[in-house]
Amino acid sequence: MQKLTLKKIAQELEVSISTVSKALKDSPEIGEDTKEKIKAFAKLYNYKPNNIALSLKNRKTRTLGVIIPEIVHHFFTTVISGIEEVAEEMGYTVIIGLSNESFEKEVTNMDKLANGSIDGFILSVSKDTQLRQDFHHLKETIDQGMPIVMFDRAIPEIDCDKVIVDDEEGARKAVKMLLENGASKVAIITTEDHINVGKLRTAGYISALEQSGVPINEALILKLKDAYNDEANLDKLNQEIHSFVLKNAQIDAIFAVNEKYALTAMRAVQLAGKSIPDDIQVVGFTDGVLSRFATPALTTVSQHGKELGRKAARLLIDRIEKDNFDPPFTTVVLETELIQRESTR
Amino acid sequence: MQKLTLKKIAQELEVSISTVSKALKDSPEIGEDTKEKIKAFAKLYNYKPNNIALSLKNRKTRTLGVIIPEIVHHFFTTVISGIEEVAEEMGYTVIIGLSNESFEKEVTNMDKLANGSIDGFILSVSKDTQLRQDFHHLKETIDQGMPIVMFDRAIPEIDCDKVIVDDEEGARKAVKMLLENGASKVAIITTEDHINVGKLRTAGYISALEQSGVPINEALILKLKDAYNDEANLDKLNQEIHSFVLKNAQIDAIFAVNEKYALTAMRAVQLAGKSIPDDIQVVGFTDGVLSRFATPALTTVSQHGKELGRKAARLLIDRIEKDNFDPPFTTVVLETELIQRESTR
DNA sequence: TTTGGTTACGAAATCGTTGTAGTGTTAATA
DNA sequence: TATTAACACTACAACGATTTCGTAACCAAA
Repeated sequence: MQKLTLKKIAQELEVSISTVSKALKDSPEIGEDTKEKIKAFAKLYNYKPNNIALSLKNRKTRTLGVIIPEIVHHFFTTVISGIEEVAEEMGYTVIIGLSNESFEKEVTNMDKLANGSIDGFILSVSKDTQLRQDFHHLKETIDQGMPIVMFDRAIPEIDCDKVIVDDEEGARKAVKMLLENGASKVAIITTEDHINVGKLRTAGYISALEQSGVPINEALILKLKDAYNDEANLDKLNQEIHSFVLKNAQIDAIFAVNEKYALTAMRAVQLAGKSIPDDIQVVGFTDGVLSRFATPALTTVSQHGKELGRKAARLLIDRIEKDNFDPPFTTVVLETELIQRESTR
Repeated sequence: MQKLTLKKIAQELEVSISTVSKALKDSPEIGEDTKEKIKAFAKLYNYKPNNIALSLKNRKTRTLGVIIPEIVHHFFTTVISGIEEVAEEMGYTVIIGLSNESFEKEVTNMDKLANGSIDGFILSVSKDTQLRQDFHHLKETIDQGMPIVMFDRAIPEIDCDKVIVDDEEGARKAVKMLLENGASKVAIITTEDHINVGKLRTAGYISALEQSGVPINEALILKLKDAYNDEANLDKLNQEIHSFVLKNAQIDAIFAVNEKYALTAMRAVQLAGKSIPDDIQVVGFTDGVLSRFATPALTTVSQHGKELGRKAARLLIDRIEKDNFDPPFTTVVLETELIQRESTR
């Protein structure tokens, strides 16, 4: 049985297409008995209007395009689940595009979706894009009247709605707690500075130390190359972190800018025969499964990913439905939350 | 600047719409200089054909609908990444629908996408659907000429392409290895039987024991209620597993049907003062981040999620492009791989 | 001059839907 | 009896693209 269309119903019942359309919309123009007949037929054969035709007619797709760097990633999936929740609520569909942290893929993916498939974007730019500082694709889509909401990894130069995490403050809170718990040699394991969130978290670490009058010791700052995040280079990552921990025996606390770094550090510490949290306290960033199931369970800075996704989706849908794509744009800053578990005192 | 259409180009250059269309497709019907002019204009103003219009015309969307029970889930995202890879390669887009393990949401999500938005489904049914044994929505979409590829949680009663994991064999391999390593009291932590994969893994456990001549001891089989998988009931899950471990002091190996159960069991074992793998070996199922970052790193049965996604996408795209929605259907069974890490001897 | 064949383009149908603007019939009003 | 209004429906254009068919203009061969 092929898909039912208005045309087929019209032929079957020997009325015009318009009559069928109006009858199904319960228009007063159509006589009661005709309406009944058409509705019954439609129901019986389970007629559902064709979305594509509607999208073309209305020039609205009720679809949101979400572009993320990676999908096998706890934080991003949490955000998606928030987006999906609101989208579902408001009758929208979600298309996912993956950039795989590549600028090219980000551009082609956006280009593809921008041609009528969606009503707006929710996106977190790839590392590659941050590195190249090439944002022409973002500017162009906005210029073409397509609204964008950026999240987490936002670009200051681009004028659009944004939902970001207060990374700096989150890091500051974490490091201050470490200090208050009696630590004085707090190390940080972070990324290179071109990764925006890494930079911000590093800034939070430094400002926490400064505000507490603790001198900054460059030796306690480990900036890991981005390439080490590949599955293939896991060994290298391990090595770097292990030797960092061994070299700096005075460390009494570690702040890591993600779960992976934190867990690897915990391992290194334990292998070095020190106990967590008694000898060394550890805090991570991002509240994922790793933190919860680590031994000891990792104290971490939660980013409220789901709430972030919800906010982003609401902002975007609001713009779409109000047909308002002009400034002013909002930037929502979500506060982080320090989740105390067993890796701190 | 609004989106450019063929019509606008035609008006601007004072030719007909057909001429523009043909010129851009480099049709020999159009004169060289006219073609040049039109192409230059289109390029300058970055014309891209409207996907929705094309979809309507061709009655093909080049879009795949993926319905999964959950997105914050390592296995499913791995599968998606595989699907996405092939989709990208073949010029397809991916729409994600989440069922949240609910039958209702599965049905409404599928209904929504089935109305012209996609060319076919790749899906893993919700637990709720498995429990209710109500598959009318699957039958109906197939009847309407929409191809479906099921993965992982497949329904035997539904005739369509399937890509599944050899859960039983995977479990058998894991348990046999435990036995070969000298274990004799192997416990299993599994789900209730209405969860298909749980059931299969339990069957594998039992068959491994039988084939090795080890008597089955019902006391060593822990079936956990599905409700315990909720974040909210994490305590209850912990409790159940901990008391199971304590109650059965004779256990010398544990096979858990997922990472969460495995990690929780590891914790319970360690808290009980026993060492892994010396006193008790532990094996999990699903090769996620948890296994890799656990201490000790968890030996696990990998399902090759990415490959599964790739296979599923290829099967679906093949059907779509060959316009062949009829039997025979294929069932691809993916072999699992035992990844030896530190939690076994 | 007539016929035929290129060349270079345009008109119109189509995909499935919606909404506006008719249209034919009947009944009520002036 | 002529006008008008209400009713119940249909025709048509539009959304943006493709594609088949048609045709005007030109040149060459008969």
